[in-house]
Amino acid sequence: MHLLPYDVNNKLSIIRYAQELKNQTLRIKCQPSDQNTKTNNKGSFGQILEKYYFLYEPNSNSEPDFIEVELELKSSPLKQLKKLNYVSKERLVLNIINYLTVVDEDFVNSSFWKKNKDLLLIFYLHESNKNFLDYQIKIVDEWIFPDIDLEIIKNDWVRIKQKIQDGKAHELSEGDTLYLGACTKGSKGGNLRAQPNASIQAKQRAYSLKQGYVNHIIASLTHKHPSYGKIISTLDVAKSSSIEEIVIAKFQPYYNKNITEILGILGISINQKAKNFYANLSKAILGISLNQEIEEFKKADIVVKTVRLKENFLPKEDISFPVFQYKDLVAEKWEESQIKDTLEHKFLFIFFQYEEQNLILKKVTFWNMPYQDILEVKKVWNKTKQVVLDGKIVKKIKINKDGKLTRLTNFPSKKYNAVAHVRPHAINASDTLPLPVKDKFTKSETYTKHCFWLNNTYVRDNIYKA
DNA sequence: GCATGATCATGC
DNA sequence: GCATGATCATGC
Repeated sequence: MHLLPYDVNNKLSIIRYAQELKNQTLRIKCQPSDQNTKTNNKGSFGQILEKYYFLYEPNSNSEPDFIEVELELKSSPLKQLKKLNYVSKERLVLNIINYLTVVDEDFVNSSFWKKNKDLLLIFYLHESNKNFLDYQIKIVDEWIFPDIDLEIIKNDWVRIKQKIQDGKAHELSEGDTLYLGACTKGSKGGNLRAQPNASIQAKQRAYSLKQGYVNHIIASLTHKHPSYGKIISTLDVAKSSSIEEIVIAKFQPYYNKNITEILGILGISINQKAKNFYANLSKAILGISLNQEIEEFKKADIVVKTVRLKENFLPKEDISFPVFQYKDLVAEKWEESQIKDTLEHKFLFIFFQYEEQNLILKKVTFWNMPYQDILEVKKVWNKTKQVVLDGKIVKKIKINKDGKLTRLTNFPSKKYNAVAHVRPHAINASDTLPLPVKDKFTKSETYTKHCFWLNNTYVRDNIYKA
């Protein structure tokens, strides 16, 4: 046993030693002489950090890395937005969930809590053109969960455990929970594990902190907090009810009232033409100032969607998602795909309905996509990928009466799948992105921007009606 | 009346 | 200039 440059029995000495890494790189601060420094694997940074800076062998123990002081070391990548403004590049992945044993745990003696109640976080700036040894280390600090966050995290942990207890480990989704998620872990998400109350094997998953929550940690540690407004302001409230219950209770008094009436009751006037009108209306109802972000929504990566229903309850429009890059789409695996990631978020739907000329608030509902439906979207994603790879986007071109051209495509339509479809989402037909394979019909190397859409019938039957 | 392709508008 | 929410147009 060689002498360590820090005292394993003294947490402060470990943190101080860690903080010497600030504004340095692994190449400068340690002398790795290992063949795995050549590979730029996801885990490489953490392994070299442990082995050549903290001088212990990387392990997968269920105990925290610095067991004497119960401190767990985690390193994680940042990306830079504007000057000096860092956000997390991804979720922070913690320990793997053992489906067989978690069902016998309580939160306080859970593997999650034992390992992660006190974190030593090392954030480095990820730059794709660099070797990981040359990443700049930007933030080194201890993180202990604030009590008010911890109530939500406990709640999340209980939800994850409950789903496993119900024999639904294979149906877990990050969208099930708010701050603490169950994210897939393992090569291509393909690793399978046994679960206690069902014979079907489940994908291996780990506890993880949502990207939005990690952004909150980063902002806290760097004192660069955006202006936040809280929905849950005291620990008492956090203990007695969930965020979802509180939000719904705040909206309920306005059900079946039209927008003018709601604004009247709130005693505010906001520009109804503004693009952020619905976001502002929601903030006003939740009691948050317009210039503030909703803290809990940001931390939980909640996606808010406003839907206007026609009088027959069918949403007037389908729901769009971000445009995809054709080249990225064909290169990605389903498990790491952009659309799966988006659909594993938690959503807040705000439903209005047209009555005469007025829009009436009908209801709000938190929702995340059930596992079976995510598998349906996988079919749509697969088909889309195949069409692009085959260079068979355009099926035929029609000439309209006015001489304009309409291109019929092979992309999966509403008829192809009951959950989602693929449609243009562009300024016009000449607003395009490069194709990985030239389209056989048009001979073009680009095509109009497209994205995935949720079918309005799906929204009506599975989100509004449900 | 709806599905599909196409386009508009606004805020950052 | 782009991302995103919103809307239009046409033909079946």
